[in-house]
Amino acid sequence: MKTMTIERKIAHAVSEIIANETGQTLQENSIIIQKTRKDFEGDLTLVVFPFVKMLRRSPEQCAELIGTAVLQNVEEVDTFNVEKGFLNIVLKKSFWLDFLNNNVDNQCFGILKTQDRENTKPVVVEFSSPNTNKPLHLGHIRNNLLGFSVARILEAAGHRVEKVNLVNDRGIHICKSILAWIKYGAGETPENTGKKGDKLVGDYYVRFETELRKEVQALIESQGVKEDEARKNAPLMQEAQDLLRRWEERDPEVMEVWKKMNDWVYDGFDHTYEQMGISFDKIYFESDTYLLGRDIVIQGLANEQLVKKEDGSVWAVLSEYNLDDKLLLRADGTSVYMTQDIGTAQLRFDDYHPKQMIYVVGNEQNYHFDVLKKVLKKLDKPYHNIIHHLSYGMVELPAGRMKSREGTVVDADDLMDEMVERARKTTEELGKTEDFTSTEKEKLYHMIGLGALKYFILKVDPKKNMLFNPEESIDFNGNTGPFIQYTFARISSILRKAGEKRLRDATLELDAALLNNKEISLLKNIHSFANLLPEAAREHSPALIANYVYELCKEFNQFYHEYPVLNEPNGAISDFRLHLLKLIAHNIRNSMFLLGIDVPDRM
RNA sequence: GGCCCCGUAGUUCAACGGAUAGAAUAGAAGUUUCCUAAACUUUAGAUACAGGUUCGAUUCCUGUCGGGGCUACCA
Repeated sequence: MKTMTIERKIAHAVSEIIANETGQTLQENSIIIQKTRKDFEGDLTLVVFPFVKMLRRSPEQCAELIGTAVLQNVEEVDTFNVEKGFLNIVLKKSFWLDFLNNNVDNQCFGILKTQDRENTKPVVVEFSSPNTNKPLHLGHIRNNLLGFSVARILEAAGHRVEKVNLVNDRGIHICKSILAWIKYGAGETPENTGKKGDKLVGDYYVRFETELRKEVQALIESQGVKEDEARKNAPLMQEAQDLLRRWEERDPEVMEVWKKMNDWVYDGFDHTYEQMGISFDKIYFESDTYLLGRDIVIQGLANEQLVKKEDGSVWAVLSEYNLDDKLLLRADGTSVYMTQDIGTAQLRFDDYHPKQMIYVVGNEQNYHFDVLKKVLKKLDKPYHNIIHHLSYGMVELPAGRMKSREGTVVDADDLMDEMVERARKTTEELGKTEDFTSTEKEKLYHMIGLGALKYFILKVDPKKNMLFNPEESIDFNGNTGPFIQYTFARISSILRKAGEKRLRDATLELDAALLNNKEISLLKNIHSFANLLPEAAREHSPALIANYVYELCKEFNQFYHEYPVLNEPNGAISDFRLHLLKLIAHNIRNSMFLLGIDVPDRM
C-alpha cells in the first residue's frame, strides 16, 4: 500500500481509538467520512452518532475524544471542531499545497491505467443496438451516449473494456420495410433521391404501416373481425411473413434486396455515429447469431433443461423463480427475440471470456433480462451471472413517450444539426469567432452543439426517466456543457497568455499560509475526483462525473472573478495559481472526455 | 388483475440513512476602465398525502392518491 488516502488514514485512526476505548474492533468501512458541508469549517467530517452507544458518552464528548486522537495520530490534520454530533476535521494547508505539487505534472490525475492488458479479462459493454428498419432517434441518443461514456469511465477506472454493438438486422420488422420498398419503391435509392439511407428505409417502414392500416381497416369493415385478427390476416402481413420465410431459406433474390437496403442503413448510421462521436470495437449482426441461439435451445432440450409442448414449441419452465414460462422456439421451429439473445450471449462469451457483460438497454426490458438470466442459468451457462443489464430510463416528451405512429419521434440527426446551428448562431451573436478560420468555426460549433446535447442527457441519473421538451431549446447557460467548455477556454486563455516559458519557469515555493479558501476549495474538489471516478464506474453513472465537473467549474468561475492570476503582483502566488489552473484544466478535460465531450481552447 | 419503477421550487435536474434539502432556468435587483459577461453577486421559491422504524427519513417499511413501464408464438 504505497499511497493511503487521507480518508483512510483518518478512518484508521478512528478505528484505533475506538478499539482502545472499548476493546471492540469495527470495520473501517462502517466509518462514515464525508466532505464537510460548505457552511461549516473543515475539510472532512466524521459522523460520530454510530459510536455514541459503544463509547457511552454524549455525541459531543465522543467527537471531542475522537478528534483529539485523530489530531495526534494523523499528521496532515491541523485542527478540528465539533458541531452537534459531527466532527469537522481541518487539514493543514500544506497538505493541499503538497497535493498540487505532487500532481501538477500529472495530466491524468485520478485516472487508472489498465495493468497487463493482455492478461486482464475485459468488461464487454453493449450499446446502441439499432434496428435496421428506421433511423436513430432521441432514445438511441441516450443509449449511445450512456454506453460510450460508461465504457470510458470503466476504462479510466482501470478495467479493460470492449465496446460492442449488436445490430438487429433480421426479423419481421426488417421484412416490412423491404416489402414496402419492393412494392412501392419504384427503384428509389439514396443516390437517386439524395436521401440518407436509414431515412429512406425508414420511410418505407412507415409506408408499410400506412398501407397495412388501410387493409386492416377494410377487413374490419367488410368482415367485422377484430383488429389484431385483421392485422394477422391482412395480405400485406402475409406477404411480409412469406418474405421472412424466404429470407430464412436464403432466397437469393430476397438476400440481395436485404443486403442492399441494410447497406444503405449502415451508411446512414455511420454518419450519425460519426456526428455523435462514438465508435465500437466490434459489431455483431443478429443475422449471424440467431441460429446459434436455436442450436443452444435444441441442445438444452436434449439435456432436458427445457421442455417441448405437444405442438412442438420449446419452453423454459421458470416457475421455480416465480416467472412465467418462456417460449424459446415456435412450433414451426423459428426463433424469437430471447432465442437470439441466448446466441449472442454465448458468442460474446466465447469471443472475450469477459468478467462482465453489460447490456445498455432501456428499462422497459427489465423483465426480459430477468428472464434471460434465468434461462441461461437453466441452461447451465457459466455466464448467466456476469450479465448486467444497465437499465436506463426513457426520454419522454411533454406529451409522454415518443410514438412513431404519431410522428412525435425526435430524429437524432435533426436534433444534432439543430444544436450545431444554435451553437453557430449564439457564438456569432456574441462575436467570439471573428478571427477563426472557417474550419475552426465548424469544429467549434460542432463541439459546442454536441457538448450541450451530450451534457444535457448525461447529467441526469441514467436510471431515471428524463424529459425533453422540443419547444425549449437546450440551454448554453448555467449547468450546461457549454458552460464547462467556456470555463476550460477561459483557463486555456490564461495559460496561453502566460506562455510556455513562464509556465516552465513557474515555481511552487509558496508559503502554504498564503492559500485562500477558494484555492483550497478548488484543490479539495479535484482531490475528490480520485474517489469519485471509481464510484462512477461502480454505479455506471456518467451523471456523477457531470455533476462533479460542473461544481468544479462553478467554483473556478468564482475564483476567476475574485482573484487575478497573471496580474497578481506577488510572483509566488501568481506562479502557484498558474499551476493550479493547469491542474484544473487537465481535470476538466479528462472529466469531459469521460462524457465523450470535447473542450475548446478558445470559444 | 399481477409484477416493477417514479412523485423534490413555476419548470428541468441534485442530495452513500446525517447538519439549515443543493443547482440551473424562468422572476426581481445589481456587476464590464481589471486574465473571455456563454461569467459573477444579491433576492424569492420545493420533499404528493397519512402512518411507522430510527438519536436522525427526500432516502427504509405500510397504506392512499397521481404518473409510467412490463405482463406476446413482437423486437
